Amino acid sequence: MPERTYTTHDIAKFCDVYPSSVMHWINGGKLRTQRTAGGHHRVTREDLVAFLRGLNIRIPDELVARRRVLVVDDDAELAKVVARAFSRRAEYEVETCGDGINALIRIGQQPPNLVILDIVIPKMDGIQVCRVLKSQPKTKDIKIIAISGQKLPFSEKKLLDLKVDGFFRKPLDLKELTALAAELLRVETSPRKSARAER
Amino acid sequence: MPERTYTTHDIAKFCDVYPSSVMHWINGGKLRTQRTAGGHHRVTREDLVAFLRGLNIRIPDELVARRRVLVVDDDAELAKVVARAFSRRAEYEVETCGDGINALIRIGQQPPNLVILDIVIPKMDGIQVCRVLKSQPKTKDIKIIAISGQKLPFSEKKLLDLKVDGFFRKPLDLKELTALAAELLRVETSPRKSARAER
DNA sequence: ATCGACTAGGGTAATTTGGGGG
DNA sequence: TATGTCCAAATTACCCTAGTCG
Repeated sequence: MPERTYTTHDIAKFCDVYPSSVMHWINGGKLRTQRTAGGHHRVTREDLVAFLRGLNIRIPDELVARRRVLVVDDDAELAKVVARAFSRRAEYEVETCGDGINALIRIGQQPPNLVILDIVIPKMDGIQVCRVLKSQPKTKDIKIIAISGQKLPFSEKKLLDLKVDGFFRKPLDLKELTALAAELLRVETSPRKSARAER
Repeated sequence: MPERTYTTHDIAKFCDVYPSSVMHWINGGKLRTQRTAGGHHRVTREDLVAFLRGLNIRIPDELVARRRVLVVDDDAELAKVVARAFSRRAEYEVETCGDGINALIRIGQQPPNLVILDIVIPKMDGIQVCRVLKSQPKTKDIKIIAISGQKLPFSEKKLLDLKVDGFFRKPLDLKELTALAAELLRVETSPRKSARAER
């Protein structure tokens, strides 16, 4: 699925100038673009973000590179809580899922960047899901954070053998969970937006 | 949605000095700016307000009177059209949102001044959203304009009971919608107008 | 094929920058 | 030290039309 690109008009709005000025920047080589067959300019998200950064312009949420997170847990309430912990930040797109089979189907359609995986889930347990993901080239680089209830039906060593990137027991410490996720995904902590949240 | 920014000339008018003086402030590091690719300065509203406050200059209405509007509709096209009707005017900041849950999250982060609320939306319908907003002290003063398709799955009386500030059926008359919005938001701010300065 | 909205490219007017000297 | 004023070069605003996009 190709990422969306931006037109001169889009960029003009971000910079608060006229599209014709953006044209000058492009023609002057200050902003790299791709061209359509008809000659129109299209700027990739990466190029645009780099450009705006150079101008000291705060990157709009719309342009923040989004990481896809899939939460797999048969406890719908907990899944929702975890999902919310991520989705309140602009840089995450979260989906949830209640069992192992659907998780694999969902991952097959569009691989996420991170899976929060409960070990004890219906149809196919988390260990098996891990094995499948780690055994296939297309999914082996997906980060996996395993979670489980108090008593784990497997040894922790078994989890480490599976090259899981993290492991948490319930009750979950959401702060630690999201902190590890951010580290794994190398998410830059968003500067202003979250700092301003009150409550 | 990027906010509009201000040029040295704009700021000079606010402060009643020459643009060259504003340049000196900028070069002296007293006023933070973004740059255009060509090197011109652009100052965000936030930075400008902070700067003026530091100088003990009265903040011009234009800089404080921005009203935040949240458009909640699962019809993304319609939401965009409504959003544009507002955002073309400088005094509005508009965001859009496709369902009731995300609307509440958004509103929780930073309450808007007005919500344009479609009644039939996914996850949590507009009626429930209304109830939540009106029941909490922090959000009960947010103006709400409800909209719905031709057939409404609730009685209009029910909407009035919820103390909705306005109600429109699709297809929307944007002129009437924005006119009502202007009226609602002006009423809210009329007391402050007495402190207006001339010049 | 039709259609509305947008873009490229140009030309000109208006602002901005940055400097030097009141 | 801070600001007003003049200047040249650069940048941006704004208008236009033919052409492209979706």
